[in-house]
Amino acid sequence: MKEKIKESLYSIIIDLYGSSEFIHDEFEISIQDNKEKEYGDLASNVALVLAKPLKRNPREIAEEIKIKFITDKEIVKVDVAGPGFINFFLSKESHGAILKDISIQKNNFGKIESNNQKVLIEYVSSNPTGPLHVGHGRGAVFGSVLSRLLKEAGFQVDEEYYVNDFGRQMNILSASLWIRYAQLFDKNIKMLNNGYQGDYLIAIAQNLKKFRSDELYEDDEEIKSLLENENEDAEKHTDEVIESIKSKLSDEFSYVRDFALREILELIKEDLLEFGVEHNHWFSESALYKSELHDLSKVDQSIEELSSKGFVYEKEGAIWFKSSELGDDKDRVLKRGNGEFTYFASDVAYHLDKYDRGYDRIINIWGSDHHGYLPRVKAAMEASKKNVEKLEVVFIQFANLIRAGKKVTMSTRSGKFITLKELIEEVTSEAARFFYINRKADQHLDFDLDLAKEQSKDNPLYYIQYAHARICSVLRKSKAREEELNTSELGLLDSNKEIEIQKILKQYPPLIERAALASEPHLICYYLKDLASIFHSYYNTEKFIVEDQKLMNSRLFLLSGVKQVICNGLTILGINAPHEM
RNA sequence: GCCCCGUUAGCUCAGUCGGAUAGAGCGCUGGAUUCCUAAUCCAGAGGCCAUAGGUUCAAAUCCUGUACGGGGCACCA
Repeated sequence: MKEKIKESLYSIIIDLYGSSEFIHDEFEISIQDNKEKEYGDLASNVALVLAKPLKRNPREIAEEIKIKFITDKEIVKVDVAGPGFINFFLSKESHGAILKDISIQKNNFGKIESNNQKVLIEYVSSNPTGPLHVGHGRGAVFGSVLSRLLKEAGFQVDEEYYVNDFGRQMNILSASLWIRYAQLFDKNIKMLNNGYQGDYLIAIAQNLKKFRSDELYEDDEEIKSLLENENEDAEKHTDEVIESIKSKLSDEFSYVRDFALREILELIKEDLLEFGVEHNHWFSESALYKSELHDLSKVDQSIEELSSKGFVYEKEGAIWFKSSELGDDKDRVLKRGNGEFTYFASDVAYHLDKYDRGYDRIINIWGSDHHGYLPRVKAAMEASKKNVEKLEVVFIQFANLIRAGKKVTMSTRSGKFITLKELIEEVTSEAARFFYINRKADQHLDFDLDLAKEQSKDNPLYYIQYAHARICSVLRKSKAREEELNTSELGLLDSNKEIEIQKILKQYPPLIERAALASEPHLICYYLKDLASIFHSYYNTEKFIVEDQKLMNSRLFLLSGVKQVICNGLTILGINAPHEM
């Protein structure tokens, strides 16, 4: 309908003012939906835009255009109002077209045809040193919903988890696991202070014992006393412990590490699956350091790449990247003085690898505390002559959990954080998803645990699901068959509420497109709340199961459309639309 | 010090490409149920869109300054 009006307006304007130089192919006519019904259904500001170049009064221009505009069965009236808006009034029947679209397209209503673009979304990527906690929840849901949304919008999406299975933290994890394992044989062994304290490692140690019995343990006074005697320098002490365990276990140390990694990834995958999050790619950081035969590893290659472009130098024994020349605050170390690569070096290689895989869009979901990290990654891509535009990073703000009106405090250091699993068990996976995605990503979020569990209209998810269940109930009671609902009498849907519902349904496809392009899935939540709200209101003013068959038919057809759109929206959020509650 | 993000009703927040009289929920006040799920609905009160300029026919929306709040600035990951 908007397109149709645009075309008409365009030809009228060419006709009237075509000789003017500023009317050309790029001239954009915008048509907006009207909020106030007295202004009609749609409006164009074209006369206001033309006023300046034509040096004429906008109302006069609007009047000229209005006279030329030919009304028909759908557009029944054209009017000029305010400073020079041209308002269009649609016939009552014309609103019903959307219901027919929905009934034909069903689950595909809102879906956009494939655009043949490939997009990579990397998210969660939590360190594989322990189970996911609530801090990871928001990013997990965001990535998951954005993936679904982009698929809906015609993209081909890969969802990737980057596993940081390289470097010092893996050694700390291995040492922590081994100590837990050793404690199964000797309770007097002290846990490493800087180690991973969580109970999950005790469970994993018990598994390790099942596989290897006591093969990896023998009484060792040296390690025991080392653990007893903490050094003032905690970091140094940690390294000493790692070294002594490493030399004790020699080749078996990597077995312990792989065991820990495998078990923890298993935990993470289980939790994610429970949360409706499923990555189809798992990318290992350590793979970036493997080299085949005489080839360089990916990390070496990427440093080589930066070097060949003249962005690498050596200073004080370390290898640096000249990121300051490409928009970063300062230069960054790629390889430390002690010969170890930095995390950044991995990330350069990782991102170059993402580019090599031929994606049209590369999206990273990062915690907002990483925002200072982006300039150096972009600098590295720019230095490697990659198209930096392709790389998008969405920063996710922290979420506070609120219980009984108070912030739930957590501290990572003591290991006393609430795990994602516990959150899901408390409020259900669906409520957790909804509450996490209900807010713009870059805004702080207060997650009200009590509200998420509440079964009333105050809980927005409940409210939306209830609308769906209510419609299902009406359709059941009416004994109507949805597929047989007649589409010929839609002019009967002429009350204010009925027309408003149809207008809101019409907004769904453009909403999906906008949410996808702007990476703003929270818009779906707000839309669904609006749709549920107008439905509940309608429900209280009108009866649907009535004597008049044609009227009943039309109203049920409308409800069926609402039901379908709620279902489609909830599906993108990864939430079930219940048939009864 | 530098860099991000924010500031909209008492509270929590939406606000599309800049459009006509700025929206919702909670809370507050008052109402609706012989009837398809009251797990709901209706009505009322409540606003200097932080602040000062600028751009524009038109600014909560775009630009600049200021104030306040949150976060970030490693040879950590």
